[in-house]
Order: sequence, then structure tokens, then C-alpha cells
Amino acid sequence: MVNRKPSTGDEIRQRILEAATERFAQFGYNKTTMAEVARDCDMSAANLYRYFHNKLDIGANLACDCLAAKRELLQAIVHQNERCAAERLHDVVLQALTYTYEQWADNPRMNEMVNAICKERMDIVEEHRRGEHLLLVELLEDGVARGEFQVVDLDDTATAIATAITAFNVPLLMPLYSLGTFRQRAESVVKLMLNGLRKR
Amino acid sequence: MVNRKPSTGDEIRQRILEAATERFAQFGYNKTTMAEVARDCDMSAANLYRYFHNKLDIGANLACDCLAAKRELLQAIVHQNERCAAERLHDVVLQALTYTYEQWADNPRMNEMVNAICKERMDIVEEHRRGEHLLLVELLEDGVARGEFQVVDLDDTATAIATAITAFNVPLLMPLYSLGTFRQRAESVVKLMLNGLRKR
DNA sequence: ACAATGAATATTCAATAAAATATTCATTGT
DNA sequence: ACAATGAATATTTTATTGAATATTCATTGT
Repeated sequence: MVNRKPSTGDEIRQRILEAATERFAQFGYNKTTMAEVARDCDMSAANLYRYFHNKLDIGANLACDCLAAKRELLQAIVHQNERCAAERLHDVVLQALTYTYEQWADNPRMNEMVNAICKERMDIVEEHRRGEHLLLVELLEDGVARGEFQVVDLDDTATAIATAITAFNVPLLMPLYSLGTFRQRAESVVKLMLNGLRKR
Repeated sequence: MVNRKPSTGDEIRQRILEAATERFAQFGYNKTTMAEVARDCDMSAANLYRYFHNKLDIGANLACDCLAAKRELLQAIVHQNERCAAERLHDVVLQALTYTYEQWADNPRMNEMVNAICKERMDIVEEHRRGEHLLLVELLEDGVARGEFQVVDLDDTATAIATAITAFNVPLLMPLYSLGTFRQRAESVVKLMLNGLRKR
């Protein structure tokens, strides 16, 4: 059998996503046309629909990746097992804030896209929320195992933490204050939460 | 000197605000015209400008009143000195949430107005924020005085609390979950915060 | 002088049509 | 049969313009 060059479906999907990322990041979701993305992939616009249900579906995939990237960043912190849980919680919150803020400030086009997508696809936000919840539970569990934290209900506490740091995870709120101001508030919130978590 | 009937400037301002409230609440800020408000006050539209800089200025005054009403509600709770500080903090958070949610759900027109105004007049939001901060400081002080709470930095802690309950005070987030879901989260957040505040 | 107004002007809104774009589908090539 | 396309259709933006509304101002009445 001859070594077939033709790409597999998944490879093509990937190629489309890359082309779309490029365009969306540079010109924004709305200003990018299916025809342009198709041209970048040397195919017709119609053919895109063999790989994605529609434009929103392409955006949804990218938004997922974006949110997943954020979670991976946080996960990396959670997994720094040589550090104490309190410090890791602190860093998770500050890192989340920094990521949200810089995404909003430095990459407004990509941010616009994620917003547009999330408005139509609550399920994606919800999945992200679940992912973050699991990360928090993991961190809390570890903190308890090490005797650092005292936690009655892991899920409940993780929910409380996630809710309490909402202000640092909503791009819409970023224009309200400077990153410096947000950082101070994040420090204050972390301090308060740790007071409630520490074993004594 | 004859007993002058003609109203004072402040009375007329008040009359205008009342007429505007009525209209805004029933038909919304955008759908209400200056001419209509003027007619309700038996005066010409032009004359409104002797009392308010412009339409937004009228809205700003009402938005202020709206936010002040919320603060008064919370203040009433804070001042229930016969109850312990922890319970009052709990009620303040839950009451704030309930107010935000019901305002959003039951009075969308008034809410639309407050949003429109606040977008243009950040100073109003900022003043509200300062007012709430003072309420929290007052409550914390009282909690400390009673030996219920242990607080190192009152301002810092008040900021932390205010930030942690952001999710319950932003009308824009209300469509995300049901009031029931929000209530559970509020309970969780309060529990976590109180853990960090209580003296032991 | 002051309070108020009607008429003039500036701004915003809403309805429409034109153009651009998303999406579908019958057909083509392999 | 499958991958891909161009052309047809549906939907969404954009531009335009007339109408509605906000705002100003010269004038009127007190």
C-alpha cells in the first residue's frame, strides 16, 4: 500500500483551528470571515462545514483551548507539591487574576471572542467552572492531608473559594480597576480565606 | 409680606425626580422623553434644564437614591445591635444578594437605568462602594468590640469581604444562576469568611 | 433680574435597503 | 462512496436617511 499523503480528518481540523486562531487573534472573531479562514487552509468555505458545524463551533473550540490553558497554568501551581498548600492557594488566586487581566489588556480581540462564545455556550463556561472546582478540591485535600488546613466539607469550601474570587475571573470587571488595585484586593481576600482554612 | 406659594428650587427638583422615577420605572430610561417628564410636571422641556444639567443627570440622581436605599437596608441590619455580629454579617450578605437579584428580576427597567448611568458615572459606583465599605468596617469594629471577631486590619478585612461578595452585587452576573444557587454560594462564602474572622 | 417658554439646532433612534457574509446543497472529480 | 467545490440561499452587518428626541438660546412675561 502506498504511503498516503492525504491528511486525516483530525489533522485538517487542527489546521483549520490554527488558521482561525491566527485570524481571530489579529482581526477579531467578528471581522474574520469563513472565506478568509478557508483561503488560509487552501480550501473552499463550504468545505469548512465538513469539519465544523459552523463559525461559532470553531470559536467554541478555541475558547475551550483558551480556558483549558488557564486551568493548566493553575494546575501547574497546584502540583508544586514541595510548597505548602497556603502558598499555592495564594499563587493560584494571583495567577488567575494576572491571567484574566492580561488577557483582557493585551489580547482584547481574543478576549472579545471568548466573551462572544461564552454568551452562546454557557456549557463551556460551566465545564471550565467544574475544572477549576476540581483543582481547588485537589489543593484543599492536599492541604488537609498535610495537616495545614482544616476543612469540613471539601466541595462546599471549594465552591466558597471559587465564588469569593469571582471578581478576579470575570474579564468584564477588569476595566474597573488597575492590576495593582486588583492585586491588593486579591492579597486581602487570600489572607481572609486562609485565616478560615488554617488548622490551629 | 404675602405667604408665597411658588415652590423653592429644591422642591421643584424633587418634583421632577418623582415624575422621572415614575416614568423610568414604568417605561424605562431610554423610552422616557424629557418632554414627557416635563408634561408630568406642567412645565416645558426646556425648563427641566434649569434644574438638571441633562437627562443623564436626572438618571444619576435616581441611581444614587437607588444605591442609597440598598445601603440603608444593609445599614438597618448592621445596626441590629442585639444580634451577634456573625449573624448580622450573614444577613448583610444574603440581603445584598436578594436585593441585587430581585432588582434584576422584578424591576428590569429600573435596573437597566442604573446600569446605563453607572457606565457613564463611575463616580457614583465608587461612592456606593465607599459607603458599603464603611458599613462593613462598622460591623467588624462592633464584632471586635464584643470579642466575637479578631481582626488585624479593619480596612483591609472590609475590602476583602466586599471583594469576596462581588458575585452577589453585580446585576450582570444574576442571569448566570438561580436565586437558590446564589443563596447556597452565599452561605458557603459567609461560612468561610466567618471561619477566618472568629476569635478562638 | 428671574422663571419659563417656543422655536432652532444638535444628537440619537429606527426603519430600510444594499452589501457582505454564513450556511446549504446539488454537482463534480477521484 | 468520499472529499471538495461553486453556485444558491439565508442570515447578519452596514450605510442611509427620515423621524424622534435632547439640548440650547433668544425672547416673553412677571
